Amino acid sequence: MSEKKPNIYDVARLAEVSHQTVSRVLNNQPNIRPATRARVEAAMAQLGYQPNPAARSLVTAKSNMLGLLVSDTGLYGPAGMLNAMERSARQAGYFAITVAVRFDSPESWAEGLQHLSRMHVEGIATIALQSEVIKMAAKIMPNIKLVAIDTDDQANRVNSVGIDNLGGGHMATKHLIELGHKKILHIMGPATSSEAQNRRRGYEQAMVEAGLEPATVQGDWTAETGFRIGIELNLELTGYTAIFTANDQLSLGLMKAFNMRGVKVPADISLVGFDDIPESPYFNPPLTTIRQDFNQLGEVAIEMLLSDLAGTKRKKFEALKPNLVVRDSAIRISTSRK
Amino acid sequence: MSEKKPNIYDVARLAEVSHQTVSRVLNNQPNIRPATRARVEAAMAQLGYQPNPAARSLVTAKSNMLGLLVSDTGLYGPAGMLNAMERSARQAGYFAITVAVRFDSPESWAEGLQHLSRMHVEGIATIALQSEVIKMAAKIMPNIKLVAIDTDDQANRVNSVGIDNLGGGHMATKHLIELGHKKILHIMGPATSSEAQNRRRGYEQAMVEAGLEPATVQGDWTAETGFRIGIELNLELTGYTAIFTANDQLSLGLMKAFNMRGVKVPADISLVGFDDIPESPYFNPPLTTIRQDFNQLGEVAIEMLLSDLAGTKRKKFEALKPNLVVRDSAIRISTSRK
DNA sequence: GTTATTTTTGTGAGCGCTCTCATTTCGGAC
DNA sequence: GTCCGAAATGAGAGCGCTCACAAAAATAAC
Repeated sequence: MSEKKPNIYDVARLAEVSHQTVSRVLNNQPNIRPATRARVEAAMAQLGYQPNPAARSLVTAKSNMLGLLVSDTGLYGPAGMLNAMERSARQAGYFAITVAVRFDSPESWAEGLQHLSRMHVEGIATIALQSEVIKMAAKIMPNIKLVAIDTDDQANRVNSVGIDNLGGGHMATKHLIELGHKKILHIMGPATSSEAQNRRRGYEQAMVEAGLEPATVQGDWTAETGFRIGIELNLELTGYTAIFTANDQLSLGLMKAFNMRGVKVPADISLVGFDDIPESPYFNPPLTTIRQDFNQLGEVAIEMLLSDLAGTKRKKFEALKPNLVVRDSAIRISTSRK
Repeated sequence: MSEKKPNIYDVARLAEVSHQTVSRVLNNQPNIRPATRARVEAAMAQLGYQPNPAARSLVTAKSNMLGLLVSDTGLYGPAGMLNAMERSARQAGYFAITVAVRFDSPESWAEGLQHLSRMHVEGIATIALQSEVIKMAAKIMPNIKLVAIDTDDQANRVNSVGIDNLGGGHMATKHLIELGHKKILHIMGPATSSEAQNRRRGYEQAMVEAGLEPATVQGDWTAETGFRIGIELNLELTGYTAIFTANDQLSLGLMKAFNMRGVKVPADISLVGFDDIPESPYFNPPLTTIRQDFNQLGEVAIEMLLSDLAGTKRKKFEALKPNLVVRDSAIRISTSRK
């Protein structure tokens, strides 16, 4: 039904040159007479010629592909990063093979890595996965170039980029402290997430610096958990006047629970989230939160991976600054309260 | 630094067989003595051999790759579908090349398609893109197999899967009608989206069937627009007692605006959304909405693409049924109101 | 003009695999 | 044992491209 795709020889014949000249045109090599180049290009256009990437990879031993290993959430953050990474990779002439794995399943990671290994990708970018994955990658593909977004690799043994989660946690907490709050609770993300850990660390630092006592409740990234915690939390007993949550969804769940219980946000309790998802301004009340630029994060990650691939790497770690977005969910503590 | 990767001949030598026998083991061909197969497999393991996909593609003229063309939203729906599609493709032994394009930019579509064409993908799945894209694809890659999720191709000239948006719109509207509402407004998604169009059509059908007059306001997929509309809407004048929005975010924005204006949901006005994003149960009040199963959608799409590729295609179009999730944002109209 | 030098083009091999076809080996039937 | 058909294995070519090198053509120097 469909006739054979034209190859480099077909183009050469039509342009009355050798296949090698066609190859040169294809690769933008110098020392081709303009007239010749034009003739070849015309022939290509006429035949609708498209170079075969398999043949090219075979001889150059470069796949021109990058693997994007991402945990399988439908979360706003990862999705945005993925988009940005794909676009950056494409702009640089690379193809992005995406692999969605389960956040908490080592078998799933191994499977995903195997998949990428089979495809002989030149480099891998991981999003929000533990350093365990990176060790795995090193085992499966010994010499693979890798960059991690938001990983818990403390030893800094791998290229990584992330926002300054510690700084962000600190910033959120400090904002609440400056509003006069003393009893501030932190609801943490999943314990396995380095982002969650660092946000907590930032929270704790800010508390300790202010001479306040940190207190953390274990959560995850879902509104559901925020809701559950909000229902269970005994505010009278504990006396909390403010809560910093590890992401915006937790705050949403919390708001819902408080609303049901007749606890007023922010009058009775102030809330600060993290991420600034597009919905946050429309929460009830609009959420004060820490914003991170997911697009930039993705772009920087790919940039880093590519420069590593090219051997012109600059630094091993890059931390982007998040910033505080003040809205209505956190206010100055009323002096009537303790 | 890294020594050459082993090839099929290296394995053959070690296993003391011919390269062809190794190839047979690789491809699970019959008529190999178990002992021989074991020997070859041992040799592969010992050398850490991994077949070179480029070489394989070159000779088989099959790239083993699928292109996933998705518009660049960080929306919950597309992200979930993408995940599901990638996983399905992987399970079937295919590699997924993701390309993120701009929803509204034909140049961006063309660029994305070119990219996939260069990679010689065997098939393409598009998510929420207009039929324009499909025509473009046919031009760039004449014989490409394609499946579209949620496209506006009315002529049904392309394989597509989608939820029954018309049915969903109908269902949402009917729910409101059954609750006694007569003046029901629809806030539509972007005009270019076929999903938005079909949801509206479902709404209109239900209204007409009930002898009511349909009325639509043009929106998009954002909470921001929902908010703006909610602020501008003159409820006293128009007398609306219920609104059906094309997605959940619009409802969220609406809720926010109504809350600011002192309009009570659902006491003063009932709301029904569409999608059932994970946050919807935590809206204030929890949103009654139409749920669609994005994972299933992605799986069915890939299944369809693969069966088309295999020549065992069954049907050209598949519509999944969405279902109504009743929560608190829509209630029976109070008899005191007209 | 002739020769040296540079620019431009061409030739053949080979990347790692699967294909087709040829050859060897193995099991039984007698 | 011998013979035959089937099972198992091997040999060689070729997919479409780039690489290293060789040859031809154009230009420069005299």
